[in-house]
Amino acid sequence: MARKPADQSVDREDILWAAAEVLHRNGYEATTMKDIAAQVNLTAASLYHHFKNKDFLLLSVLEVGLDLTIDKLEVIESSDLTCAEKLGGMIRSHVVSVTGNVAVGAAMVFEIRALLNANVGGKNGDRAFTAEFATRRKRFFARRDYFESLFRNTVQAGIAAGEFRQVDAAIVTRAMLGAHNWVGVWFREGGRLSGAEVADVMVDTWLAALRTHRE
Amino acid sequence: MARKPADQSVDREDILWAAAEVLHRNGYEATTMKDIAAQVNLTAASLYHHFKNKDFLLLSVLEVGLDLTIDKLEVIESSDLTCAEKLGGMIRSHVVSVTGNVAVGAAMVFEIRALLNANVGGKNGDRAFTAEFATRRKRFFARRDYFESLFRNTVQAGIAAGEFRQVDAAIVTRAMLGAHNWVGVWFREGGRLSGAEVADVMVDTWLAALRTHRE
DNA sequence: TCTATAATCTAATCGCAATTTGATTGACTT
DNA sequence: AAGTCAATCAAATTGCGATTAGATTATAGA
Repeated sequence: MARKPADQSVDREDILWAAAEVLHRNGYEATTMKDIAAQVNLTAASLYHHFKNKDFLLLSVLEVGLDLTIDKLEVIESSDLTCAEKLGGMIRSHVVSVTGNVAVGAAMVFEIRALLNANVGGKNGDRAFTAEFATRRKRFFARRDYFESLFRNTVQAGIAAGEFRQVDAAIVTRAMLGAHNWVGVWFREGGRLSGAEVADVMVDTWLAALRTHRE
Repeated sequence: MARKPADQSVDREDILWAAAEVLHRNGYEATTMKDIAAQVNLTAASLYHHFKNKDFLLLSVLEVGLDLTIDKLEVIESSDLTCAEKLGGMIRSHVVSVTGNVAVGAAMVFEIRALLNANVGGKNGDRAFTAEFATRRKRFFARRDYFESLFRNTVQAGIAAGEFRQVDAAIVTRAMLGAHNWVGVWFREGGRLSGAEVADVMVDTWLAALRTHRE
């Protein structure tokens, strides 16, 4: 391979996490390539060796965050637990993800608009770039819908199975995701509750909201 | 007073709503003064006649949105309804506000980070400006905490009154607000449900999550 | 009608941020 | 020891966006 000085063993992964963190602090537009570079002791120019441009960098951060979470949810979905147990596991998993890496969690939520606005129809010349970007972005949003469907389907299944009350699954699911996402905004490591504890509260709350019977 | 051509009867208020709308679409950093100006058929320069600068404009938008919502909540709080009824009313009121003016609602949520980052310690010379800004910003955040406390106190009171289960009021309140705020992200006028209908689902969901007994 | 001033505009400034270009610098291979 | 490629950097480019300066226009009131 090649270089990688002891003090600058920075790879694509490192940059992604660093970017997620800065993004969390400032938001996409307010974050400069220099900010991100500084986080890993590089210059802005160096980032272009790892990512085509700022938009691709953002997209990569979002992709990683989403994939990580989806992986965990799929394991739960394909288990043979009751719907209530599954949903509880999913909620816990999602909340823990968000609290465990607030940066990614928040980016997930707040930078999507930036992704939408991102250059594509823009003036930028290189057609190949924008074409690839458009494709990846589209795939990202599809994954995002899939992510949401994992929750919604479980709610729906629970209703069908009589475990949950008759509710508007689509709306309740979004309420749920909104609540979880918001955790990324206020949660602070070292606060009154740990991420797992917050997750427990969420699980309890949502199951109480949905369950047909109360024990 | 003065001028105000028929076709350009734009006042401070108009600019605020326009700004909220553009902000909702693009986010603070991605929104240019020109964008906002265009929305009301003015040039960017003209905006400076009404607002000191971009930061003050954002702050003003947020202030208006918050005050509007708080006003409605206070009426409910000082009524003599049961805690459950009060909370239901507050939830409905908040959600309807958000769906009724997605722009303000979303700005409320998403641009707060921009407000935090906003120049204050900056290089900008004018001490008077920054001092006033710092003060107003501080007051804004205090109002914001107050807003949250209106919900939290009601939950707390409900628990004390035995109407609600024993839950972590602080966390549940934030979960609730997160769910409501998120509505501003996905809600679209003309969708399957009206704002009032979404609000109803929310009320039902949260009361189910909190109530001690189920009817 | 004349005057003061609100509300606008056009035309600069000024600085910053993304991105490009053209070297370097090591490390790994041979 | 030479060659090659990955990983960096410094410096230049470019364009855009906030903000300012200096008119201009329209109204309300004297």
